[in-house]
Amino acid sequence: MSNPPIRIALVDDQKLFRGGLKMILSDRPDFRVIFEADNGKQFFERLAFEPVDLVILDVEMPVMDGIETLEKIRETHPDLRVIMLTMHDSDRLINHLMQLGANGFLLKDENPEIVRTAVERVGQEGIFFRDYVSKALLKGGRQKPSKPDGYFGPNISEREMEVLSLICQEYTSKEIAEKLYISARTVEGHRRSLQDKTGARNLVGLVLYAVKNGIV
Amino acid sequence: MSNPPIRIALVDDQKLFRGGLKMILSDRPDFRVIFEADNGKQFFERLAFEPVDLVILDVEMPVMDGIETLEKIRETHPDLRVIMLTMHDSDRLINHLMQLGANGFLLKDENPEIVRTAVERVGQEGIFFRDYVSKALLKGGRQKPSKPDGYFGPNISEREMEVLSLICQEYTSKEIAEKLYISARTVEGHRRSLQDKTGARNLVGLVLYAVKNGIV
DNA sequence: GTTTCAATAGGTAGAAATACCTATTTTGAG
DNA sequence: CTCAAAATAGGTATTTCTACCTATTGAAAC
Repeated sequence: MSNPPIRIALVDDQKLFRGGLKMILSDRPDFRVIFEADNGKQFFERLAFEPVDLVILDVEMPVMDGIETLEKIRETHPDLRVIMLTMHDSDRLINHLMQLGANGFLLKDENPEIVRTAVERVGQEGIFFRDYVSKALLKGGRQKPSKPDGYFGPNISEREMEVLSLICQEYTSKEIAEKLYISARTVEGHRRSLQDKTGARNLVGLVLYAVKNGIV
Repeated sequence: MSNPPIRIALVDDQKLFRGGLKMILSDRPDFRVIFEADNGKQFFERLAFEPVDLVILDVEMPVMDGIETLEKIRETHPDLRVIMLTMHDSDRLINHLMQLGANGFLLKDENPEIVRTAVERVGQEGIFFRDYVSKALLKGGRQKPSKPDGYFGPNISEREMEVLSLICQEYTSKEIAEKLYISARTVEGHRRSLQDKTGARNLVGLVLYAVKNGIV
């Protein structure tokens, strides 16, 4: 099969790692790395003149991170295939990326052969999953905290339970927002309604409520 | 016994109540109300020209409250007798006032006869106690929260326990400071050392620690 | 189909908490 | 007496939380 090679862009701020990736992919005649970029912003600048079929996108980047870039790609280039790369194996992150329309997900410590397979599959079939990805998707991306049995307090929504649970893990609103991929303002909104519902004066009251009702 | 009458000053911002007090005391020929004042500031202005033997001082006042006034009296007029008046029967408050050198303590809903007795006793013996005062002093002014049995965590001082306990009652640092009659900065200091000792990131962690260790 | 609610998120302000300092006084142990 | 710890409290700066708003979207209920 002498299909045209898959045109690839590599986006990662770690130049050494990017170099390694390029080496791995250059082995294959059916892959062609068209360009590299340090971040999402640079990527879009080059994409305008050098079209690619697939982009390998690092999640953690300064300036314009992988998530932001993925969102923008899905708005402007719905057919572009995207494989997300990250150091951290988080169910929540995997779920979020897939929801945003990623075509594949890889950990940075994966071995080279898997990377090649991923590119090949995403190029051909449009999707590539490792076992941990399907597990993450099965779990719905997270172990959602739920109301304990015999709970008779005010009606607390699932999302609020999730926020409450994270509050009790000593996270600030900003940190919770990052974990749930929502705005800190939204977290504050959930907190506000939790305080209203439970009658707590402040965070302390909320934590005590959670403890009393077996939520933590 | 034809001793000279006890010269009295009344300091209370509630003019009606002050009037009532004056009526009660005017019954007795051995009492003489020299002047009245709305607050501690006014009191000191008049005291300079009209010396008195005893002052009945309301705790709750704007401008310069009873506590502040009592402190200043003890600095500048050590022999002046002071009877403190308040609406609230708080062991903590009673203890604090006595520690600051009050000669007597009365609740505002006390009956007139008790007020007269109090003035007489303080005038003659320099002190007047009701039963609730001695009870408050016996209890050390408060029910100090203490470390529960079988506690093996880091060494938390009594004062810190007290602060921790109040934190878990949803009080802010400022409110705790008011309750304990110390500066909010001091409360913050205690909180800081509590967080250091327990490894808590924030208030939430501190509350969880308290819960885990049976302190609340 | 409209209404209601949950989730989302932004603006503005002010209060509270946190992170660094320093410093004095008191108290108990050695 | 001396030393260490605890309690006290102030300064300054930054972050977080809280309290008010408004507004849009999607899903469920009626």
